[in-house]
Amino acid sequence: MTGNTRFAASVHMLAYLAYRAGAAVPSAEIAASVDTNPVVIRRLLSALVKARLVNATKGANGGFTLASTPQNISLRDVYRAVEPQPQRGLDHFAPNHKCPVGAKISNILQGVYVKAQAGMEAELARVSLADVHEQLRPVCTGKH
Amino acid sequence: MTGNTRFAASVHMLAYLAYRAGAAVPSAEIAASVDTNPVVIRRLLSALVKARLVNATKGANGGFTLASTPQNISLRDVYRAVEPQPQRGLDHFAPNHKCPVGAKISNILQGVYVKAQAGMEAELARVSLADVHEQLRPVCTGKH
DNA sequence: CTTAATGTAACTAGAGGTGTTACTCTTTCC
DNA sequence: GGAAAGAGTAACACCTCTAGTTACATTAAG
Repeated sequence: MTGNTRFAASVHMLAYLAYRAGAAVPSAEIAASVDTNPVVIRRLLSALVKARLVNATKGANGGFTLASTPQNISLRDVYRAVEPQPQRGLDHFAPNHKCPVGAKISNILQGVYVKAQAGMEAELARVSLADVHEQLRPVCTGKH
Repeated sequence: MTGNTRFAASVHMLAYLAYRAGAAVPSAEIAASVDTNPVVIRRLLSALVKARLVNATKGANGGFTLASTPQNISLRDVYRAVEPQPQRGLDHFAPNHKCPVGAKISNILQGVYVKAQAGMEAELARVSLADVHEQLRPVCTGKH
C-alpha cells in the first residue's frame, strides 16, 4: 500500500456516511470523526465524487452522501479513486540504459508492478463498504 | 506498491548479480547499471545481506554475490527485505476515537491492509529472480 | 440578505527518501 | 608493511510529496 493516509481516510469517510444512513453530512462533521481539517476532507471527497462513489450537495444544508449502496461500493473502487499514481516508485526509477540489464529491467519491472498491483486490488475488490459497515454494527444503534 | 524506488532498484541489483553469473561485483559497478551513487547501492544491499539474499565480501577484490540460486529468490523475499514499513499509510492514520466510527475503523482497516498486502505479496511470491533473469536472456550472451 | 455549505488556490511545515561527502575498517597484493 | 580496492556507516543537504492551514469565490436554503 502507499505511504499516505488517503485510502484509510477515504474508507473512514465512506464508512461514516454509511453510518449516517443517507443524511447529507457536511465536511466539518466528517472531519471531526477523521480528526483532520475539513479542507483535507473536501479534497478527498472531490476525488470520490469524480469517481461517482459520493454525491455532493452545495449550499446551506448541503453535504455529502453515498452515491450507491454500501454493498455496491468495493474498496478497490475507493483505492482507485484516491490513488492516481500507485506506481510512482517505478516511475522514479531511471536505470542506465547503456547497461544491457538497465536497458530492459524497467519493462520487466513494469510487468511485476502491474501483477502485484492486481493482486492487491483483487483482495480489495472482495471487500465492500457493507463489509466494513457490518464490522461497525455494534456501534450503529440506528439512532444518532 | 510503495512510492520509493527501493524495490525496483533491489530487483535490478539482484538481476545484475544474476547476469554476472556468480562473480563478486563491487558496488560501483552495480551503481553504474542502476545509475545512482554506490553508497545508495551499499545501503540497499546491506538490507539484502541481512535478509540472506546476498553475500558481501569485504576488502580488495571484494563485492557482492547472490546468496542463493535465482530460482530460490522470490520477489516477495526482496520486497520484504527492503520495505520494512509497508503499512506506513495506516500507521499515520489517527482518527478521533471519541467518534464511534473513529473508534473502530483503525482495527477494521488493519485487516483490510493485511489482506491487500497479502494479495500483493502472493503475486510477488510467484515471480522468482530466475523469471526476471529469463526475460533478460536476449542480452545475457554468456560472455561479458 | 444572512447563513451554511462546497470547491479550490496557494502557501507552509514535516516526513521520507535519495544523493553526497567523509571516514573507518577489512582484505588482498606487491 | 604499506598501498590499493573494497564494504559499512554516519551525517548532512536537497528534493518530493502530503497534510494542514488560510483565504476566498460560489452555491443554495431560509
